[in-house]
Amino acid sequence: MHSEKFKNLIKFISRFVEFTELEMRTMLDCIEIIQLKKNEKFVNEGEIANRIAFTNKGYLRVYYIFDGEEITRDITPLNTFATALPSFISQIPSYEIISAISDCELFVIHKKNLDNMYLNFPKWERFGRRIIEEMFVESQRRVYSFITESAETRYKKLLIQHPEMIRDVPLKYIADYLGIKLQSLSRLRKSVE
Amino acid sequence: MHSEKFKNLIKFISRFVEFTELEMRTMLDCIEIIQLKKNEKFVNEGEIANRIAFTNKGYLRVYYIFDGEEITRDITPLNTFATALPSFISQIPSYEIISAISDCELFVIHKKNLDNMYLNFPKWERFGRRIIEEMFVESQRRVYSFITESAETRYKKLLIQHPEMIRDVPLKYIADYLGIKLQSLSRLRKSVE
DNA sequence: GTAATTATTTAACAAATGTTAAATGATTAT
DNA sequence: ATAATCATTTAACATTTGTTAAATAATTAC
Repeated sequence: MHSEKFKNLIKFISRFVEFTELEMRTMLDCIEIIQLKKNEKFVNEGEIANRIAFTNKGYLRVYYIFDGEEITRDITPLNTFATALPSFISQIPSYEIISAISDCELFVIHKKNLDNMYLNFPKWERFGRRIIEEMFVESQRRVYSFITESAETRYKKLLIQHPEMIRDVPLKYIADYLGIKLQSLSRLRKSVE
Repeated sequence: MHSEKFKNLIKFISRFVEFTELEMRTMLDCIEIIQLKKNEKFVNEGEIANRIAFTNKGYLRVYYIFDGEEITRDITPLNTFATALPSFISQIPSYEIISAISDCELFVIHKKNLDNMYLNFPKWERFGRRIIEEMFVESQRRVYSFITESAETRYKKLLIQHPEMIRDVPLKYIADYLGIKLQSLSRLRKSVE
């Protein structure tokens, strides 16, 4: 059985909706496992995102090109779903690029399989809704942190909530994520210790 | 028939999923229309949000108390859905407060009716997912604007995208929404003209 | 193992935004 | 109509963050 391999994914899913063995297996059967080397891309600019990934190992980052520069908009923690959502939803070319910060193992589901699951098992549609709800709430939390908190506070909170991220992810990405420049982050780190 | 009254709502919904007359009427039948006077609340602090509102007239704002001060986190444009989502999803007391900036007419759906719709008509579940997806994308756009844009740029873009909002909503709420102080907004407005 | 590349820090100065306080304008209640 | 309240602006100064440039540290490729 593959439940051991997919342990983290199953655990994640079960937090939202309870599935029967059959329902779960239907999903696991259409998963493709891919390994990405550091800096390899999961979604390229201009490409239509037709897959969604669960990060079983490693970190992904979502970035886009702004004024010729890469700006990291998001860093996915372990064991979360990631895709270039605007592209995935509307099937338009993606301006977001997703690439591996470290070597990654991804559990990948193709959009057409997902759409089938949605059609055949309404519970999966519910799961889709619930997971997006959670992503939305998290995104709002971030908006809220930009509105009320200083860069220093945002950094300190990230340090508490995802210490492993700060250990493993280059600071330039962390700085982008926090909405400040690398040098400002460096200054701020000194004052925080 | 009530389709005239609910014209904007129907138009909004039809952008996401196509419903039959019956499916649409099932939903419209459980709508409660409420009028809020300026400053009246739709969700109170500590209350469990069990309703979702479509803003047919007027603006709502979502705010919370931080350090004894009201901080406006969001201003809902006309013809959108609003609720205190973390509370609505998880049925926990809301830290977010929702109140009317101007006199409002809201089309309100109770959570239990919504849950019934989800159960009886899978298409509504799809609608729920699609609308949250859209809200998520919008929320991400905002995160992105905090990361890459100056307050001045954020203001200018708001001016272009929602000129009516800047006309109708007190600037202190706009300032919060943009993540800056009222005085900074004022200064910035002078330099923008 | 050494050179090349990439990551991080440091520092001086510039620009943006916050803070405090007050003045002016607009709206609302009586 | 007038006073009271609320909204917006202004200004001086403080703090935070950005910018440019360089130094140091760590990692990677050969």
